[in-house]
Amino acid sequence: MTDRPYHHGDLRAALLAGAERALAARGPAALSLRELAREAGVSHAAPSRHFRDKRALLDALALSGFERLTAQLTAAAAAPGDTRSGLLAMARVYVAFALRNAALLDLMYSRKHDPESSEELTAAVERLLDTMMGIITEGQRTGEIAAGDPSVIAFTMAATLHGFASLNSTTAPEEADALLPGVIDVLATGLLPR
Amino acid sequence: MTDRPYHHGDLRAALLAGAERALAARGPAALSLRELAREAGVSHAAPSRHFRDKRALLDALALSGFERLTAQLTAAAAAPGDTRSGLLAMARVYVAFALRNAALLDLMYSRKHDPESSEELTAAVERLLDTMMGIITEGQRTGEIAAGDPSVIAFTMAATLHGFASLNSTTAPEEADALLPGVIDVLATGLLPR
DNA sequence: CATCATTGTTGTCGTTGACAACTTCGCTGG
DNA sequence: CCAGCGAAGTTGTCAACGACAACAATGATG
Repeated sequence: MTDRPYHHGDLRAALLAGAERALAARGPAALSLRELAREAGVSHAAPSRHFRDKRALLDALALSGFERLTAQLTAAAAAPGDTRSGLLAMARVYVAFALRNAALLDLMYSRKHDPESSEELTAAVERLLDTMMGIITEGQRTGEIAAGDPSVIAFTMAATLHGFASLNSTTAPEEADALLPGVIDVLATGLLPR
Repeated sequence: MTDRPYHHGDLRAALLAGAERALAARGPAALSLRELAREAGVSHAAPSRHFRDKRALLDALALSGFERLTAQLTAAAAAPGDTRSGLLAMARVYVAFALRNAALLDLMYSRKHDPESSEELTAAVERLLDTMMGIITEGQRTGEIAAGDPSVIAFTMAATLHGFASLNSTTAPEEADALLPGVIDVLATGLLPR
């Protein structure tokens, strides 16, 4: 049974995966390095070879979250169709990710306001915003999006999506999905009468 | 020096105040009940008389944050002026609070996706949304806000504000302040060309 | 003024994160 | 081919923490 080799093989990945599972299941406070080590079948000090700190592990987890989310958003933006449907697709991706990984998304942004957070994280946020800006500038080119500083427009969209996801973190996914088109519509047409 | 009376007087409030200070200064992970007790000059088990749990303290802190924020928003909404300026005033209040109490705001919403979070917290969020809905229905009445389900519109606005604050949690306050009017403008006029 | 709930105290337990010192493994250069 | 070295994992330890239990002081109530 325990003919497990001395070396784990890929402990780092195993720890990250376990951490993500534990995070989703029992929240960030319940995350213990020792428990992750036990789950992975290694001794309590083994994780220190891969993550200097508990915080280093959390940062790595947050970073991987940003990478996956940005990749999914990029894919959604690249899908064929007009800008409006691209926007909705991105919104769905963002919100689906947020609902499926509520605790992780929370972690991703909460690491950010730590004054000594790694700059890799802020760079990851930049990349995410850039991805959103891509579809905005494209829409402006085809005349489907109003003129204006694309970075401000993209930022507004990102803010709305993120806020939507944040505010919906408890509600059921289908409920959020039903609400999303209405919110996107308000965002698209604006608060003011037309 | 230590002629401190046996009874503290208002330990509960002292603990909350200390927790908020520590939260802002050193982040949520560094928050220790024992340390708060030391700061308040009581023994390490005294806090348990007022908060069953560490979580109970955090919940109470989050709740107080919601109460203060909602009160400030209500005041901003009640100020004289047209709807547009009221909107901007609320936005400023929300963002100012978020930047000044980044960690607290984070706590306020992160308690929410805990499955067993107190329902008092979700009720507090409801009240906040209701406050925002007030100014929307008022604007619709005067024709300054487009027709549509006011709860969806208010939700969109809340999402945008919250997302803006979240995404801006690291940047300098003046920078966020400079960005805010542009974002509000995009929100007001919409993504689509007019 | 006796009583008793409230508030605070001391003592303890199991768990945790961090660190130090040691061991096993596998790769690489001679 | 193998010596040795660095990477990866191990055991042991420490101070701090949250939770709990048993006890003590306080002051309000009847």
